[in-house]
Amino acid sequence: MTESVITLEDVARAAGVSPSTVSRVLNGSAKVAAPKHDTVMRVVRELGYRPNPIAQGLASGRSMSIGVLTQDITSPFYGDMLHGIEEGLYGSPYHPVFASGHWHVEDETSALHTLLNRPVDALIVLGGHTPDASLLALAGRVPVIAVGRRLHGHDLACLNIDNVSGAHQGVQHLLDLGHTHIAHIAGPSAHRDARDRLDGYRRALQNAGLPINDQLIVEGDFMEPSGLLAVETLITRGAPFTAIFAANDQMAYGARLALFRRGIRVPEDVSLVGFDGLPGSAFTTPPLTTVRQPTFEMGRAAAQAALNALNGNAPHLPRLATELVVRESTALHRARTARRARKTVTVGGAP
Amino acid sequence: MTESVITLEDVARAAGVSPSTVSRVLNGSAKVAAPKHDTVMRVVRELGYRPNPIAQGLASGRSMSIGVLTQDITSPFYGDMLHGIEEGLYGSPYHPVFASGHWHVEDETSALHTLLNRPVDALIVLGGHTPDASLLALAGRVPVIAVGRRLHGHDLACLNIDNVSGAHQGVQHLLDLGHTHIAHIAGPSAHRDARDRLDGYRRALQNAGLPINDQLIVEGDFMEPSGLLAVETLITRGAPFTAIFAANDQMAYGARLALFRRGIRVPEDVSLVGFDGLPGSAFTTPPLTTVRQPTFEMGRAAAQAALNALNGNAPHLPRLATELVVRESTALHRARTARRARKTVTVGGAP
DNA sequence: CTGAAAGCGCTTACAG
DNA sequence: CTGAAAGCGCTTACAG
Repeated sequence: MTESVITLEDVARAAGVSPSTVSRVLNGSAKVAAPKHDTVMRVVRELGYRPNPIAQGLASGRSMSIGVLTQDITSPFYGDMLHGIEEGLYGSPYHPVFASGHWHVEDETSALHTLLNRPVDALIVLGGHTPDASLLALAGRVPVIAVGRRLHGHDLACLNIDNVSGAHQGVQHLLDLGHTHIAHIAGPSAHRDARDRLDGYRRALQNAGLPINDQLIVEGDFMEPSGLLAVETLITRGAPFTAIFAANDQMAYGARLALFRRGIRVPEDVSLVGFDGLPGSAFTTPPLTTVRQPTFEMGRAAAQAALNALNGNAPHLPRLATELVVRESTALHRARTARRARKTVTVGGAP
Repeated sequence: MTESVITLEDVARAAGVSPSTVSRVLNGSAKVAAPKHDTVMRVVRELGYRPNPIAQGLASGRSMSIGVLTQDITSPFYGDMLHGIEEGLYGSPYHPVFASGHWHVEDETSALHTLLNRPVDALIVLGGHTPDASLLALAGRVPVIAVGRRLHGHDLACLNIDNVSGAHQGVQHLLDLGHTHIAHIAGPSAHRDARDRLDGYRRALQNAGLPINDQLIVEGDFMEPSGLLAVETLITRGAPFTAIFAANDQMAYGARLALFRRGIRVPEDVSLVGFDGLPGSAFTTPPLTTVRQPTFEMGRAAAQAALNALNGNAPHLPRLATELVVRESTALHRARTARRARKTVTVGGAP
């Protein structure tokens, strides 16, 4: 580890060329004679030279960093996306810089300013509530990629999963198991995603020719405690249900706990389906059936789109699909279980 | 939102002073006559001027960013610390820049280089396996704060909780409940924290005059699946136990699932204690009794120590303590439960 | 193909 | 107290 800082000039001197030439071979920004090219590379290696990104940034007007506006680095949901972004940027000269809005519009605005002010060369926005207009204005200055939120008039650079069909998938699974009284723990109605999932729930029921009972729909806030409260509300209301579709896994965890405290078994008494596919959902008791969002892939795709945009190409965001992950929190509706059990016995003969 | 970029010079021109003066009032680096000071401030406000950190960095030799070397931004454990770091830096002119080692020494080295290369003005290292020597060498160049790892000869800037006594706390809770056959799912022995917790487990048993049965100790890797496997191993070995102390919550989740699959009830048949106090542990079924680490506070303290060091003061890291959080995964050992139940009946009279 | 020069937007001795 | 000037370490037209 050489501790003294080596500059472009040191390299130039040692290689017997001008700083301009060194810069050119390093950036490949112009043809350099092969022999010179080689000595420069050799000297760079010998001296262990690493360009100073700050100086590069100032001179070139680029900071080599990509801002990521997230809500919460602690969240398992966003965390996975951040991981995907890191992965997507790996090997590129760009480095992600994160700033969190903590679900508060003011924090989000301040985080956005911090990022722009660094400055960043591109911006990846994960959800949040910054007004479309602000983001669109930014998009004129710097490439903006939006994930999990819509940006009217900027469709090319938005990555969204289909929440309606994702929710439909989850509810359909319950319908296929014979459930007809399916409750829904919705996300906050201010959330587009939450509204879409509620919509998917409704459509699945309608397609199955089932009525929609508003008594079976409770709004939560995407956090665990609200899932717990939702189940309490449901039970208080008294409308019978044999299955719950929660708009995200965290609320499903809360619901699971409420059921547990009441001695209501999952899935024997009530089937439970979540949404998101958090890593932890594979280790709840029982492991949670959920509609997985490809969060890691979403992050990676966003990073690649940002890189594309930075290279002057179209961002190109893929269409990513949700996936139903069937685990152990869902089971056949009892009536059908009974029927099947009887049938099995009949077929199998004895006891 | 003014879109054109405003520079120091623009402000100077509009205020009728030199750029030097503007810089001085902004940084408070020298006395400036009150009237000039005021006009400058007014112009800054009117124009919405924000200094370019890149240029500041190049000129001052500081980048105004603090590098945070973490293992995994996805991890609930580290995530909380990162959140604390964000909080601790909030309001200061410094911004955190994260880089992840993903538990691989090579990734960690590369992440470290990326950070130093930006460069960063200070470094916060969360755990990891970068050799002491490398970190110590760095500490000569830039303030280094280490959290969750030791750095010989750099004690002032290391923040560690007492893992031995934390583990002791957890096991003591089980002992207090009357358990005498307590299994331990240890972390990887290459981990100092894991060894310390194992040590705390042993001491608690010894202090209670209980033998240490190696058959009751299984090594995991701090991830959920290893907790599951550990329980299987324990059951296969056949040594009876009525309680488990897991070296972290994630392994406790895995253990819980293994128990669940076997139809072994928690806490009726087996009590379970974790370590870390992850947010999710309040919503497992049953909610997990655990030894909480003050992760958020640790992150915040590290950030403040970095800020202190940057201001030329001693880092000053507080001594943070673990805390036993008793929830519902632990219960009196059955023999005592029975005795107490009898007693209760006796005292209370009728059935 | 390559060097000398200007410039990115600041900070900070250096004079006064 | 304050301005003119140099300089941070690069990049990039501009000439040749």
